[in-house]
Amino acid sequence: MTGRAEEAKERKPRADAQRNRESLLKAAKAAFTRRGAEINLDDLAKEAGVGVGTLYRHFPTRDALIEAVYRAGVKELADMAAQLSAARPPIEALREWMKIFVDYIATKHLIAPALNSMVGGPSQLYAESGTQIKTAIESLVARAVASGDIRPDLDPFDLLRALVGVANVAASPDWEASAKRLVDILVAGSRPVE
Amino acid sequence: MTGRAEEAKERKPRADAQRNRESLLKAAKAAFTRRGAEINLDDLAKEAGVGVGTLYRHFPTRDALIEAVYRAGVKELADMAAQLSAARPPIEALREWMKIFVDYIATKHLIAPALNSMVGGPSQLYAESGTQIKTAIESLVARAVASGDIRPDLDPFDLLRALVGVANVAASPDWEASAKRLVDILVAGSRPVE
DNA sequence: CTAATATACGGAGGATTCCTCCGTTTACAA
DNA sequence: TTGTAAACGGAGGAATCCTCCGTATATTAG
Repeated sequence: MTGRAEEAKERKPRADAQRNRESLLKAAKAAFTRRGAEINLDDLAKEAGVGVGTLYRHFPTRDALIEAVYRAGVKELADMAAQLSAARPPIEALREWMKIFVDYIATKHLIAPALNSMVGGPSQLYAESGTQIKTAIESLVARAVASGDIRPDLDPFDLLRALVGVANVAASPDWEASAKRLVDILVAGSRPVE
Repeated sequence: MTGRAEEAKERKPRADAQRNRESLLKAAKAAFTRRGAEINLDDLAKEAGVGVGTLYRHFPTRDALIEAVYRAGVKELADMAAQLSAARPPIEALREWMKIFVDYIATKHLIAPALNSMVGGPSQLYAESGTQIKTAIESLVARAVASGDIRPDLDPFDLLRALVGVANVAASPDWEASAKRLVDILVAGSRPVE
């Protein structure tokens, strides 16, 4: 018979759909970073080079779009950690990753309240992303400890908290540059005492 | 002549205007805390028991309203510090104030991105409020140091950063309770070594 | 390669929300 | 009490959101 595996006949997603989705995410991330969560969605569609209909098909609500950008950021961070670990000396991998994390915070901050106000979902969202990020920095720090570049008693989470805390306290235009300088200071301060 | 002091003939503000303004601020603070910065302003006016026209006269833009809520919060914090200093033992005044600060962050966080996206103004806004808050916690800590309850080498700003950082990292429903427990831990950890 | 068709596309326009404008009301000074 | 500056409310034009559907295109079977 020809009828085998009938219940699993999924097509693979169309290439143009995939392209448009990515184009929208990219434009949304840029727009959120620049102007916060209250961007004009009709304009966003235009910037991404698609129709509004396409935007709303991929992301039915503003919140869905925000969430997607957020998730993409977290995933990118996790992937980047693995990639840097493979390609760079431990201490440099950690340093680079922390700087990328600063970029991530820049978008996350602007959309955090929107995430918070989503009923039902946010805590799970945060829990999941928290785990991913925690795993990422833990493995980066572990490698740097193993190579002797970082003190063994350093809590990886302290680094995260320091970054996030500074991001909040200093809201000057110079914010990002200053946070990145702080990364260097933190890394230097985390070296073993001689 | 009767013409003296002519250039300073300001009426005092009408009582109803004052009342409506406060009613709007109160409703706005509640709404921001509950649902973030994207509240429906027509509804907000209704909740405050005034017409939309009144709302827009007092706060011409959404941002103006957000800023007013923010400023009111900062002022309240500064006043509260003085009040607690007068009424309570140093260490308890500090502890209480930090817990009130946590409440304050709960609103501030929801509107922070909106504050950030105001062009031109935000850094000045933050700078001013930063000074007020810094002064408040500095004097609270100074008193507690003088009374011997807190280590002299403690940087008051570390306490603020810790609070703000935790507020970001932990976004669970339990968030506020957890932040307040942290206050107790911070205070305990700031005591002098024996 | 061609045809068949599921899938995605764009954007017009109805629904919603924002905010201006002005005729009416009210608090204050004399 | 009366005059008047100040404030009030809310109708409705402007701006934004988002649904709906006729058209276009990628994919697959033959």
